[in-house]
Amino acid sequence: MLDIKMIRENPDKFVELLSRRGGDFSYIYDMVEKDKHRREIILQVEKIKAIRNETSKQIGLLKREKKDASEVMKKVENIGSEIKAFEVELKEIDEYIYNTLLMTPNLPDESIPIGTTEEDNVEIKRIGEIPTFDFEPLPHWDLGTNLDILDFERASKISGSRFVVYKGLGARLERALISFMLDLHSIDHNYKEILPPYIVNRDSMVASGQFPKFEEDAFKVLDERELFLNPTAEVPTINLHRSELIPVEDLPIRYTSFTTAFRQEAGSAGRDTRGIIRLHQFNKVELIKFTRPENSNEELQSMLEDSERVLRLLEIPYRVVNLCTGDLGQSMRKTYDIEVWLPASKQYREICSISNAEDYQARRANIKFKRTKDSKPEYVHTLNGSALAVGRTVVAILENFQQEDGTIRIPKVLIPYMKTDIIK
RNA sequence: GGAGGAAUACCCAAGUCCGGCUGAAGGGAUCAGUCUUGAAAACUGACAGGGCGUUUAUAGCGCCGCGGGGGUUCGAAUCCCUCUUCCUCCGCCA
Repeated sequence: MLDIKMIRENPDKFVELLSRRGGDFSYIYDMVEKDKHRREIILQVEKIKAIRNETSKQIGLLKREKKDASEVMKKVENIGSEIKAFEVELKEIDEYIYNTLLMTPNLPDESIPIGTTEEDNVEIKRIGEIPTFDFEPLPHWDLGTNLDILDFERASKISGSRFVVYKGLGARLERALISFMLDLHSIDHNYKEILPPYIVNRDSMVASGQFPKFEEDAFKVLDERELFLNPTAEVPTINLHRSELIPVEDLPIRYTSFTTAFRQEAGSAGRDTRGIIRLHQFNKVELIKFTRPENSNEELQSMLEDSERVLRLLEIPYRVVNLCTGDLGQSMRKTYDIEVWLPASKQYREICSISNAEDYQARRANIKFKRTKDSKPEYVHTLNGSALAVGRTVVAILENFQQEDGTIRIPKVLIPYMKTDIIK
């Protein structure tokens, strides 16, 4: 959420920067007008409340002394309905402003490239050597089906489209990657490991920025409560500290959090229908940080390195891109994507997204810290990144490590987890 | 699923039946001081915060705030409704 106080200082600046994402943000001016009206009402209603409080105190004193208070009471007999009228109007305006702010995305960082689609993202670096094959490399769905480690037909029988069953060494590969990633981040990179609930409430979805804008992409639990399957470990993990004042000596907080993620993929009908690139259910290891504002940028860089390290150790070629304004997620100020090379389709595909939300989520989630005992609370900065999307890592391993006979070599670092060096 | 009980400041806890000097007793912890070579103990003092509005202002002043939301009332920690969470017992269960 953006800060209404800052918006009213300089609405032009906000409209200009938001417009870089694409779309019409002129409603910001209406909101600023409403905000002005809101403060006028507050001024009036609080004046009346002050009178009421003073008068009620007098009545109390008179009654205690067994004196007649009826004359004083007569003065304020209608004050309740007067206040009520203002409060009804105030509530309406408050809701309008709050809902408008909830729908308004974060300001893109001024440093990031301006653009409309992923075509405008700027490549920062390429790492690793793209493998060459003296045969035609197969897509992962063929490799997986041939080896009987991925079963799409039975998954659709059990659940429907966009699900998969991992079998045998395929299942073990998924599990090996989860353990490898969690070990790397928690032991080598000094993140605290978190295993959160997979079902979250509405407040959590709002706080991290998924709701209200992207509600159609969430799986709702049919239940009298409002609960949702978590779409990314970012949601429960950011919400670990919702409405908390974090002791300053605890910052930065670094978490690595594993969950299965569930998404409707509402806007993606027809895209990536084959294979396990885009499923309703997938596993992901996530990195989440809470930092002081002045440190969030360097923490973003180190988070990128931590995610890259997974791919370096797995010996998978990748590139890093700086997302343009049009491709940026709603909560984020700046995002790096890591894309892995997929030889069958001869393209880079997103496997990881590393972002700095700065104070946007912290304001929604009300997460603060105090520099000293006497200083005013400030919002922390929040960062999150995948490290990595496990299913897509399986894709990258299957495709990059395939051999002519259809078997798959296992990257060296995974052999202790896999107890084998080949899937055949 | 059934039957009860509870939620008050950093922690414990009084107040809630019978609404008004309760912007919330008391204790602990913490911080500062006295004493001491230093510390402990004892004693003295401080200790509700956060949000909002006004404002040059982390000054003042006002509004809100006793789990969340709503209601009754001139006035609610206290009465009513509702939700959430926690605890005890019974049942069920991995």
